[in-house]
Amino acid sequence: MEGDFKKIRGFGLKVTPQRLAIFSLVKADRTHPSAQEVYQEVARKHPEMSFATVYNTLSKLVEAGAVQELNIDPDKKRFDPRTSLHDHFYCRVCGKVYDVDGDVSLAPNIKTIAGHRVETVQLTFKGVCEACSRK
Amino acid sequence: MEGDFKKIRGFGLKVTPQRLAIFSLVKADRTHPSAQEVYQEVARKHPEMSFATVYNTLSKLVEAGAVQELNIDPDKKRFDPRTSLHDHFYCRVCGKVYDVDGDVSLAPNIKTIAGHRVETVQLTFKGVCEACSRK
DNA sequence: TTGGATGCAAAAGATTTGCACTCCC
DNA sequence: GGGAGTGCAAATCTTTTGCATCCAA
Repeated sequence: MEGDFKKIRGFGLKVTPQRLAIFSLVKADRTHPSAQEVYQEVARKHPEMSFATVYNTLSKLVEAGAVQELNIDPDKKRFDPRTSLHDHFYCRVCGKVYDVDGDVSLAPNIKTIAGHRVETVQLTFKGVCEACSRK
Repeated sequence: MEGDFKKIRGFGLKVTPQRLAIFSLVKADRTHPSAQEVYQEVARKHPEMSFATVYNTLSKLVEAGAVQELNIDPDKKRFDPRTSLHDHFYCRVCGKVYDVDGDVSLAPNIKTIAGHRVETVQLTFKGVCEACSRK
């Protein structure tokens, strides 16, 4: 997409076919994929893609604020293209991460806490999701 | 300590010298140590201690609710002996985790969200801590 | 006695790094 | 042309696992 081209450049990054592919995929993925999962998906259309490139690009996109890195899965980092205010639920049974719309915390406006400069806030719920509860 | 003996047994676990040492150390450590750090500390007094034992014991203690597992450090799990209500701040520069007393979220009483059964809630702030900001 | 706990070492994953080659600007 | 980006492979780090031995109850 033409828009992606401009956005990537807007982040101060060189535009390459790999970055276009990665950005385009992540942007549309609401499953909160890990880097491995992003790699596997992108590699389907771009078999020559290197894993390191996916890592590098994801980390650049996080730095640029284009996507959010979630530390919610105990085993690995996950990525979320939604930058608007929302929380997350992690199911310890199936491992899925759900978006929780409508923020429940008082925290979003906090710029400083206990003297520390706040850049991001994550409110995380863990437990058993509805689907797993029914089994 | 005699109290630890009873507590560990209360968790439904066999009482071993290793568990006493690990529990006693973690209970007193407010630096939110990783498993590696716990191991290194405990190993100073118990050189024969196995890393696997530390892992197993920590995971039992988490299951029992004796300590809390934090998914706040992007690189590894950390453990917190405080089970009372409080939040955390992670400094992306020095990597330290600070306790934030006085809970800022509206979430603590939530038992269900979007149909999912909630067991734990973590409110995490990230940024640059006061000490690192001054440098 | 006996099932759970431990120690050791190897394995499995996730993430990072070094380096030569490539290509965007 | 030059420096950032890429691909590949090896290295690192965290966490898990298999198994023989040991010990708390």
